[in-house]
Amino acid sequence: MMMVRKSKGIGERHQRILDFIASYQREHKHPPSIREIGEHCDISSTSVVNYYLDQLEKEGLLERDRKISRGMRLVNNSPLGDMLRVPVLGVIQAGEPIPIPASDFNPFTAEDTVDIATSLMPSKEKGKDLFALHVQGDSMIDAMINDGDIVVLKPAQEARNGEMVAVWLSDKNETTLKYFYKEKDGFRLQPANPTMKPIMVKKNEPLEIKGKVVMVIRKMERLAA
Amino acid sequence: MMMVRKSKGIGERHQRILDFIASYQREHKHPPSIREIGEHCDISSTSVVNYYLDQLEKEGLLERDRKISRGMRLVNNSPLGDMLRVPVLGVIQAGEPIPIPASDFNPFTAEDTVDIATSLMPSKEKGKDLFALHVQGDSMIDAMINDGDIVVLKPAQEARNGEMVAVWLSDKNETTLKYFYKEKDGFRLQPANPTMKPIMVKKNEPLEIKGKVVMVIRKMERLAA
DNA sequence: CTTGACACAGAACAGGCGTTCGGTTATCAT
DNA sequence: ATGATAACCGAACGCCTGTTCTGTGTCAAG
Repeated sequence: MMMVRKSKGIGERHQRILDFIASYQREHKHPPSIREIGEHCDISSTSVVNYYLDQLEKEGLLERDRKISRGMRLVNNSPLGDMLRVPVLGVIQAGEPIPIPASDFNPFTAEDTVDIATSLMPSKEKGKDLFALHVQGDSMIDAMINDGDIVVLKPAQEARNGEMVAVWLSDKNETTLKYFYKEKDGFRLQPANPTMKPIMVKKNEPLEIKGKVVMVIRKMERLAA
Repeated sequence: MMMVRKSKGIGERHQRILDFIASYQREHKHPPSIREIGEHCDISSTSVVNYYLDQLEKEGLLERDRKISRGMRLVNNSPLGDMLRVPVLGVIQAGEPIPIPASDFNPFTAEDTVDIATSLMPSKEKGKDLFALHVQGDSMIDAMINDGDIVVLKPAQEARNGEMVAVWLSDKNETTLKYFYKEKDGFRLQPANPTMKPIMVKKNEPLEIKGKVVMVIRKMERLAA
C-alpha cells in the first residue's frame, strides 16, 4: 500500500476533513464529532482524526475547544478575514424629539445588525464595541446625513471640536446627533442644517457623550421625481 | 380566578436561560451544556434545565438537537445566513475622470466586501447580485454622496427618471455616477452638484446603465474644523 | 379535602465523546 | 542497515452529557 506522505502543508485528507466539517455544520447546525469525521472521511481510528485535527489547528485553519464535545469550528477562511457585527440599537433624533437612551443596551436584543468588513473601518475602530442607530429628522442633512440613515458609532465619553457625536441630555431626556464644539462657557451642539439653531449647553448642565459617528449607511429606495 | 404561578409565555427564568446561552456562546464559541446552564442560572437539577429547554423549544425560541452534546441554538439570534456579502469592485468617478469599467467583474477578486443584513436592504433587492463601488469626486455631493463614500448597486440595464445610476459611456471610456433622466432626444445625466453641468447623451450615442444605487456607506474619519 | 397541574430536586443510567497509549507500516536521510 | 519520522490502527479509559425516573411541595380548581 502506498500512501502519500511528507506533504508539508495541508494535504488532500486535510482538505477533505475541512470540507466535511463545513458541510456537516451547514446541515446539522453544529459541528461533527471526531467519530463522525472519521466515518465520512474513511478514517477508522478516532486518534487519527484527532491527529489531523491537531494539524489543522496548527495551520490556523481550525479552532478546537479541547475536552468539549464537538468543540471545533472552522476559522474564518473567507477572502478578507473577519468583519464586525454591529447591533442596531434603536432610533436617534437628529432633530428635536426624544428617543430611547442608548444606555445599557443589550446586543442580543438588538433588532438588527449591520455587518461590515473590518477593512472598511477606520483603522483604530476595529474590535471596538461599536453600535448603530437609526436616524430620524433632518437636522444633519447638510452633513450629508438624511432621515432614515443608519449611523455607526464608537462609544466615547469625550470628543474633539467638529466631531459628530450622539449626546445624551439627561435633563431633557433627549439623545441627539450633532456636531460637537467646545465653547468658553460650555458646549455647542451644532446641527448641520443651517435653518436650525445650535443647542447651547452650560458647563454645569448635564451632557453625556454617547459616541462618535464613524460610519453612515443610507438605503436608497425612494425615487426622486 | 387568576393564576399566579402559571405564567403563560416566558418567565424570568426562561429569559435568564436564554441570556446565558447567548453570552456563553459569545464567550466560548459553542453552546453550553445542560449542567452549565443549571450552574449559572441557579438550577440544581439537570432535569429542570431540560424541562425549561423543552419549553423554550416549544415557544420557538430555541432549537435542540436531542442526544447531541450542547446541541442547542437560539433561533432569533445568529442570523449568519441572512446577510449579503457585497463585493467592492472598484472605483467610480462621480465627477469627470475615468475609472475601470464595472463590467464582467469577478466577485472573488474583489479587494473588499461589505456585509449587510438583508433586513437592511430594500425589500426586492435581497439575494440579487449586488456590487459596490468606491466614489471619487464631488459631483453627487448635493445628493448627500461624498468623495470616499461607498455605493452599493443593483445591476440594471434601464432606469426610471430620477434614479441614481452608474452609467458606462463607452465612447468616452468613462463610468460615472449620476441622476438619470430621459429627455425627448436622449438622456440627461445630472450631477447633484449644481456647479456641474449635466451630461447630455443623444439617443444614438452609447450609454450603458450598469446599476442603480440602492445603498450608500460612508466612513467618517476626518474631522471638520 | 382531594385532585391535578406545575415547578422543582436528586440520583442513576447509558451512551457519546475526547484523550491516550501501545503498535504497525512505509519512506527517507544517515 | 538503521534510526527517525510521518501516517496510520485499535482498544481502553474515563469524564461529560442528555435522558429518565422517583419524589416533594405549592397552589388553584372542583
